[in-house]
Amino acid sequence: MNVRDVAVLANVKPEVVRYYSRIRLITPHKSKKNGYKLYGDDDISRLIFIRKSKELGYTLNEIRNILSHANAGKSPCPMVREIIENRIDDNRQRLDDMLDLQQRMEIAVEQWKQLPDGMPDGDSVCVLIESFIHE
Amino acid sequence: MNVRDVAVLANVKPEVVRYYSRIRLITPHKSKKNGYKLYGDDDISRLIFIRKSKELGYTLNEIRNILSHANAGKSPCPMVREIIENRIDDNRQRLDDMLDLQQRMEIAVEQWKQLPDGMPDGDSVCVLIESFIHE
DNA sequence: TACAACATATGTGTAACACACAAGTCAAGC
DNA sequence: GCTTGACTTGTGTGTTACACATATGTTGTA
Repeated sequence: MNVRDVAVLANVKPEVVRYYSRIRLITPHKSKKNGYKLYGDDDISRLIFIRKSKELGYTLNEIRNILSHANAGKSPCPMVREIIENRIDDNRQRLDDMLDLQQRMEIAVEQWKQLPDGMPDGDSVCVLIESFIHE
Repeated sequence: MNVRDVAVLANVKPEVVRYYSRIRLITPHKSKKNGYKLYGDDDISRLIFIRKSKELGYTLNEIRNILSHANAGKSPCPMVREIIENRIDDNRQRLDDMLDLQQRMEIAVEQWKQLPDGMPDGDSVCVLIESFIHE
């Protein structure tokens, strides 16, 4: 398989596949014929795993650690647990803050929509800004 | 006020304040005496607004636009509305996704306490992550 | 007055790509 | 066989929002 095929199957862009090859997160072997990189099913597995892990908030470096531990025949799971558990409380706090801000933004936007049409209101931005500041 | 004071009051690091000065997001004037940058209350307001907006996912460039138009006095700023309205749906989507992921992580962490670590076996790099993904 | 702790501008490093470039390769049509 | 266009390769630079290092100048205090 070439880069285009594996990218489609793993549902990522070819550029991403090339980038991961570059930083040696995946290590395809090269065709003796033309020097093209050749990918196999294991590369697809790795790509999907990387993508899923990234969705879970892991950095590529953390994923690299997990994968290398897995390759060394050790269970990466205790490490996975530790990474997630360390992160989960911070994430919850951050999310709650974001949600609060988002709601305030949405309310502001709704209010703008109810203004007479085409009547832009610069002050309400300032009001929004003020409301952020005098929290 | 010097950089240290304004950083404390706006709850950011001095380095961040200097960075924002560098890219002219804030524009302190300089002391004639020693060339040090001098910050005022308006700089604090801007810093707080920038910080809050960033939490919501706005880029510094967007914030720069918002600020420059909001600062244009009483003149209307449809652009600001546009920036915010364009972003707000994406932000809501992103937030909902993150909340969902967070909840799944919180549940997963609880459930994982009952699961064995397991060993990697080719297909399944990490049973824990796999079990989390396939649901 | 010596000296630690500030300030400055500038430069480099970081994550995780996105995109550009030159050069080589492949498949299709004529 | 040859041209054309769409691929591939490695490498290099651009991006965002900083963090950190460096060299040099300034300030407050013992």
